Amino acid sequence: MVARVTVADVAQAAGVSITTVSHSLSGKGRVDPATRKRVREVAAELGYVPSRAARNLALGRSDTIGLLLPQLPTMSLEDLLGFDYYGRVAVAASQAALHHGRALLVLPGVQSASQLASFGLDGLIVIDPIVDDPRLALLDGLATRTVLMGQDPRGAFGPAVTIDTAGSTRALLDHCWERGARTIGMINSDLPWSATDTARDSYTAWCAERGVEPHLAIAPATSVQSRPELAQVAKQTAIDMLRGSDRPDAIIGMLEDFGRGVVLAAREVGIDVPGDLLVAQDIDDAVASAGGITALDLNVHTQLDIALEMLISEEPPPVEETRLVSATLVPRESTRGLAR
Amino acid sequence: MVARVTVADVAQAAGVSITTVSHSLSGKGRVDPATRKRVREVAAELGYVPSRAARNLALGRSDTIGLLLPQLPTMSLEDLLGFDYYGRVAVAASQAALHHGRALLVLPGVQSASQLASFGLDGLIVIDPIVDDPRLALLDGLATRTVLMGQDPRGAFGPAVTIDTAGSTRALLDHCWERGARTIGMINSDLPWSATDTARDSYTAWCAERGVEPHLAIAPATSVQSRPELAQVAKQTAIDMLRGSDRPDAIIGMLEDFGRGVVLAAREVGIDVPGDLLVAQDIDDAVASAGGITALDLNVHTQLDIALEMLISEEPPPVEETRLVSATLVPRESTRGLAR
DNA sequence: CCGTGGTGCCAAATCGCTTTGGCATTGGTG
DNA sequence: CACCAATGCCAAAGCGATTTGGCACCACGG
Repeated sequence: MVARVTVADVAQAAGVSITTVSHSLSGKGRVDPATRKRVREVAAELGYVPSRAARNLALGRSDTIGLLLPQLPTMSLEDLLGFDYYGRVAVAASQAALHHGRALLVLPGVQSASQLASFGLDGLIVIDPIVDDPRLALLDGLATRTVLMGQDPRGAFGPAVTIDTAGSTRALLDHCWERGARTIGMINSDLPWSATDTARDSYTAWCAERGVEPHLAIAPATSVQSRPELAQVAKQTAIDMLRGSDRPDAIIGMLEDFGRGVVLAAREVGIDVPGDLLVAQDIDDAVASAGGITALDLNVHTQLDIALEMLISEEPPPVEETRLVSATLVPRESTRGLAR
Repeated sequence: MVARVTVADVAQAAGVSITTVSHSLSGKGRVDPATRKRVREVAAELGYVPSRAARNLALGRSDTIGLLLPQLPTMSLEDLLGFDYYGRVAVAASQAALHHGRALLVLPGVQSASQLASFGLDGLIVIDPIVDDPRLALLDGLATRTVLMGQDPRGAFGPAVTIDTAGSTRALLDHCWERGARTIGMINSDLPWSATDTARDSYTAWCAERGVEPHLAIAPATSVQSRPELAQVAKQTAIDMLRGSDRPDAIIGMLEDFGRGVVLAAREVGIDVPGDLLVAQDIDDAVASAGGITALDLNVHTQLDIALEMLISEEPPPVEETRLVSATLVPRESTRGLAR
């Protein structure tokens, strides 16, 4: 085992005090440039690297960003990470943090503000608050700078970065419309995001504007424990919709794998995609891509880059600052066009 | 901001010394059970949560597990995380760590052993060492307990958990054989894992046993910067193989998305899968799943569960302990069977 | 020649926790 | 009754950094 090299070691080797070492390395105090140079050389030679723990304790910082994933009542954190979207969020957050020289800490379930404070985080990213999210209450007294990623059910509570859900939903609907669909159904989830409601509202508003009848169905995603089941619940819901009278000529799925579920449903019912039915999905991922399903790329990386910038910038972002990121529509086979 | 509650606060409130508070909470020293109970109550009431930084400094532990991703010469860490497999590894590592009450730190590029030591990690998971991996040298003097995940090019260097590559490869080959293939090609990568070589060797050995001619091609994955290109390079390589004389009636791809690349190649060349050609892939993921491609589930979660157990167990695992995890074959449409 | 201001350096306090070693007090034993 | 061991508690010394406040020393101007 390599004995840890401390400031004291460097100080002794360089023949100066601990203070001077610290000042030399940080560039802070008054130190003769020559001394400074020498101390730095000695430190480098000894392979000195400051201890994180000590530094954290002294400074109250940690060069670490925390990621607080949603805590759904119906699903464990571990299960949640099994979802493609959250997995990608975690990865993108790591990348963004690394990019800024910070490490990323995927936080375990958090109970109290003080527990959260105990990590000594530089910044905190809170993902997708749900309605009445207990996590939001924790943040109130927290000194840690925080950015919300996702739509805040309470309105503009604090700095946030989020997808323009209303706009994105419309983009999806417009796309189907352009490809010839006139009766567009929506399969929404029952997850308690406020974005769920926003999507629903934009949908009904859009339908009203176009003067078409909305076909809204809710797939019970809260009953789902793991990802593979998502497509199944969507499929069931879609089958009902497709077998109903006045079946839509396009369906958009508002959750991961819902598009695939619709495609499976169509196959079962004997409806051709995209000949008889256009299918699109709210969240793009590898499955949608491989399945040729049109979807929205939520630009997770962009969102997290912005989040990190807000966390790290000198000036704390104003409380009411919400940065909107627009989703990118990725057209694929599933909305190529109706047969007639 | 909530003022931090410290041991001193609890001590004062409970009318005891700091030592007694610490002992009461940790259950370590000699403390009257009644006192212990009272201190605990007071602590709970005050919402006391020990400071991580202070605790880390005093104990030299951090309740944090580090994840050291491979550092390929041709690709940045961030790009690497864009690969489905490594993304899943990162997520599974988080989950496993959370499961044991630890946090997971995705480490930035690491230069020196002392830098690595500075994190004060409880344990370190080193992923997929490459041949002549500079990271391995760093580990030699490191006090942090380490587990390797992936095949060690140097042999049994230290505790490791890895997929039984030789066995898995054979399982894949046997599966195609059972489904009627007699000339099975392999598209391997040129990534400098030693598992790459192991796969190749098992392949040629298997072919020799069966008395069939090997068809081995190398797709230049080192030239790839990001995931979408993987399928492309595999496709090119597969096209050459399919257009060659004596074309194989099955092809197994030994890297993420290689199976999909082969399917695309077959489509381009006008060969039906699985009627004229069976396709299987070494690593299962959502794309393979959605594309109906038979693949090996590498049981990433199992691997990381084992890795964490090795890191956390009382007894440090013996240096030469290598835990083999076998991959699970997931048969899908792409190997249903040849037409004749 | 003395006061003034700037410069280079350092001793010691601090962050919040763990842990060692020792000091009373108690109860049991010879 | 004196002695010993066990018990309950605490003061203080760490962990390894940062930072405050102050001490010499020097040069300069009055």
